Amino acid sequence: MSTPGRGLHGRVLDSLGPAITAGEYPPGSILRTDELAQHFEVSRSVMREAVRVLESMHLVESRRRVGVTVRPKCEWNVYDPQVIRWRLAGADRPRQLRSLTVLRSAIEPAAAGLAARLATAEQCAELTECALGMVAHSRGHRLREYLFHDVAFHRVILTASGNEMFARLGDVVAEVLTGRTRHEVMFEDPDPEAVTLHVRVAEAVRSRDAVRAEELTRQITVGALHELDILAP
Amino acid sequence: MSTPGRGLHGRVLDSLGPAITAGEYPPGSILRTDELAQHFEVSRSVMREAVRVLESMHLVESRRRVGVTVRPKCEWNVYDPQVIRWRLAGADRPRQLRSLTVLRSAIEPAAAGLAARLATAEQCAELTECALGMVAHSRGHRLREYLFHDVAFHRVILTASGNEMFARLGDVVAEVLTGRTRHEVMFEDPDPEAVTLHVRVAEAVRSRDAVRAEELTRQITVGALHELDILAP
DNA sequence: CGGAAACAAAAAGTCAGACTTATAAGTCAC
DNA sequence: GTGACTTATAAGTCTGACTTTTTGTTTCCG
Repeated sequence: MSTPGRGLHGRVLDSLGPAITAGEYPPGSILRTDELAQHFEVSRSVMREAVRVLESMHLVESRRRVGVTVRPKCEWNVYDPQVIRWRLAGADRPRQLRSLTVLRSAIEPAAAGLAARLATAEQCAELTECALGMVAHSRGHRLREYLFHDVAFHRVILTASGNEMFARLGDVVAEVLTGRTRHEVMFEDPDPEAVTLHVRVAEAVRSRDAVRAEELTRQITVGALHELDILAP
Repeated sequence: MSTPGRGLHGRVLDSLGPAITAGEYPPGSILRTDELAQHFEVSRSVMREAVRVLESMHLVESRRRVGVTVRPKCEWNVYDPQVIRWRLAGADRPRQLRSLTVLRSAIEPAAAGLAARLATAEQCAELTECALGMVAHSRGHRLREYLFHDVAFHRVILTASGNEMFARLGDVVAEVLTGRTRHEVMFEDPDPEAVTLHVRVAEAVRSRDAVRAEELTRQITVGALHELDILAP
C-alpha cells in the first residue's frame, strides 16, 4: 500500500517500524544507531534518517550518550497512517481494529450529519451510486465489489462533511472495512439490513435531513461494534 | 512546547514546517535540498533528515531528478501533533481551530459515555476534583487556574474512555482550550452554565450513567461550537 | 564515610566530499 | 510524429573525521 520501498531508509522503516509497534522492542529498550546500521547493512546516514522518522512518530526518542530508546505505547502517534498500518499488520491487530471501530462510531455519524448539510449535488449522486453498487453486489459472494462500493461510500460521507479532520480518516475506515472483510466476520453475503441502511443514509443526505442521516449512520456503526463484540451489558 | 531545538534538524523543521503549513510554499512548489541546506546554513545530512521528517508527515514528497515537492493540503497528516501546532501558530489558525472543535464535538461525548462505564474510582475522584477546581476559579478573573482544571478535566475523560485513539486527543483538546482562552472569546469569567455542566458530567460518570454523561458532554461541546459560530441555521 | 568536583568514555550529532542512480527532458534518426 | 538514444540533474548513498553532550566513575577534600 501507498509507497513501498521509497529508498533504502524506507525499507529499514518497513522492517523496524513493525518490529517496534509489535512490541518486539519493548518500551524502554535501547537501540544503538551504529548497531542498527550494521544489522540492516546500511550506512549510518540512512539509519539516521530512519531513526528521525521514527522519532517524528514518537515511537522512539534519541538522546546523546544514551541511544535510541523506545517510547511507551501511550506516547505513539497512533493517528499516523503508517503506524496504523504497521499495527494492523502485527500482533495487536484485534486491539487496533477495536480502537478504530470505536473511533469510527464516534466520527461517522457526526460526519453524516454535516454531509447532509454540506454535500454537493455531485457528492449526493456519488453517494447514491455507491449505495446502489452495494445493493447490486450484496448477493452471490461478490464481496470484493461490495467492499469497493462500501469503502467509497464511507469516503464520500467523510469528505462531504467538509471537515478536513474527518476527511483524513477515509484511509483508516477503508483499512478497517477491508480488514474486516478479509480476516474477521463476513465470510458470506453481507447483512441485508446494513445494506438497506446505507441506501437510506444516501437518501437522507440527498434530502438534507441531517438528523436522520446521523441516526442511520449511527445504526451502521453500532452494527460494526456488535460485530466485534464491543458492547458492555 | 514539547521539545524545541532537539538538534539542528529540529530547528530547521521549526522554521520550514510552519512555512509550509502556512502556505508560504504553495502545493506543487519545488524545493532543492542543496539550496535549503545553504539557506539554513546546515549540512546536507541535516537537511536530508529534516526533509525525511516532513516526508513522513506527508507535507512533501521527494523524488529523484525532481526535488522536494510540497503536497496538496488534503494529503497532510493533519493529526500529527507537530503539524497541528504549526498550523495553530500560523495563518489558518481560525480554520484549524474550527476543524478541531468539530472533531471534539464528535469525540468527547462518546468518550464520556465510555468513561462512565470504564472509569476507575481514582479517575472518578480526579474528575470531581477537576470540576470543583473549575467552580472554585470560575469567578474573579482566575482564568489561568480555571483553564488548568478545564484541560485536566477533559484529559481525564478522554483517558478514562479506555480508547487509546481518544486518549491521544488530550493534547489537541488542551491546545484548543488554551488557544480559545488566549486569543478568542473568554475575556471575562467563564459561562456559569458551562461550569455547572462539567460538575454534572463528573457526577454522571461517578454514578455510571453513560447516557447522561454523553448528553451532558454533548451540551458542553455544542457550547464550544456556538462560541465559534459553527451552526448552520 | 559522604559529597563535590574533575575526568574519561560513549554515543549521538555534524560536516565535507566523492560517488551512484534514477529519471525527466532533450535529441536525433526514421 | 514516434520511438530509441543520450545527457544533464538532483536525490540517494557511503565513508571517515571531528564535535558535543551527557553519564558514570574516580578522585580528593571535609
